[in-house]
Amino acid sequence: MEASYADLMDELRSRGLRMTPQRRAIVSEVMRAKGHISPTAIARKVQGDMPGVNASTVYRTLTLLESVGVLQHSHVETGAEYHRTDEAHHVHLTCRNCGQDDELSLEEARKLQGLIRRHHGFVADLTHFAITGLCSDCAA
Amino acid sequence: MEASYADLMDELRSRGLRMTPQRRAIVSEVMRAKGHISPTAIARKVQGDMPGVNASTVYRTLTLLESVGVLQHSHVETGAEYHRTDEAHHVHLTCRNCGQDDELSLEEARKLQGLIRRHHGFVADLTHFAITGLCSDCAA
DNA sequence: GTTGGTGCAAAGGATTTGCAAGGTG
DNA sequence: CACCTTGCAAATCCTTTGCACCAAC
Repeated sequence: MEASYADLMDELRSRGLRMTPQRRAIVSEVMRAKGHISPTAIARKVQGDMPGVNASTVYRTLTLLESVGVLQHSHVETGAEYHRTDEAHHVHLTCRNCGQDDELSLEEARKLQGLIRRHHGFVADLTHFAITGLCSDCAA
Repeated sequence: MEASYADLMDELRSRGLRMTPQRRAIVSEVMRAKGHISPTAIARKVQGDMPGVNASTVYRTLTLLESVGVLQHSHVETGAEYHRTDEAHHVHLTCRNCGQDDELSLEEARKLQGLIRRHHGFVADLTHFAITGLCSDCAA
């Protein structure tokens, strides 16, 4: 379940794709993020370690890695954010007042998904979009 | 509950703001949309009826009307969309495969909200972000 | 050596801002 | 006639694309 560099390289190689230092740096940055991170943030960080890496390379790489299945993007108030696919079970709960970011557990997400499915046959992916609202502190 | 032009004008006037023809046209366009509509789409449509209206006016007006409480925006896959506040109870279910757009009823939304609240004290606004997934046809 | 990848520069598209002119109350 | 609003143009931001050069396997 845990995607390693070796697995990733195999995956890319089997598709005739290459593992370049830029890709290594980008993947490493997303992995290190332990959560979600925006394309521009990735670009900034990667360029910190490895000056000269172009933003277009970052975008192209993110798109590629998403199509390969290693990464996935989701939407929060400020825009798109990427995370490793392994961590896709996180449902973001963002407080619109204080900005605090909480998460739903996988079980809770499943429960919600079940409810939606029962009434509409719709299989929801609650991880793709964040959920806004007010956290317990701000709602009080 | 139903926001009329008269109400809107009162609201604006009470804040020392003005009801200009541009604002009238923009509000009218969003109202007519009977659902959600993007800023660029509004700009295009308004400019159809009333050539010369600048996109910046559209953006400024949408922001203003949202702060006044008449409109609200939400996020779908393609970006931000505005709708009248009265229609904020729609939870979007968008199929990522066929693009079909369904909705959750108010009761269902409340049920989900209740579940989230019980476990986190988090008061979710499920209308702000769409929910993606697979519709019954595409999930089969 | 092939073929895919990268950097660079330019193009796009959406949204914001400064400012002087214009319109509303 | 104040003061809010608008149009215009320019400036940002973020993201995409074309293309020649470079590098991975």
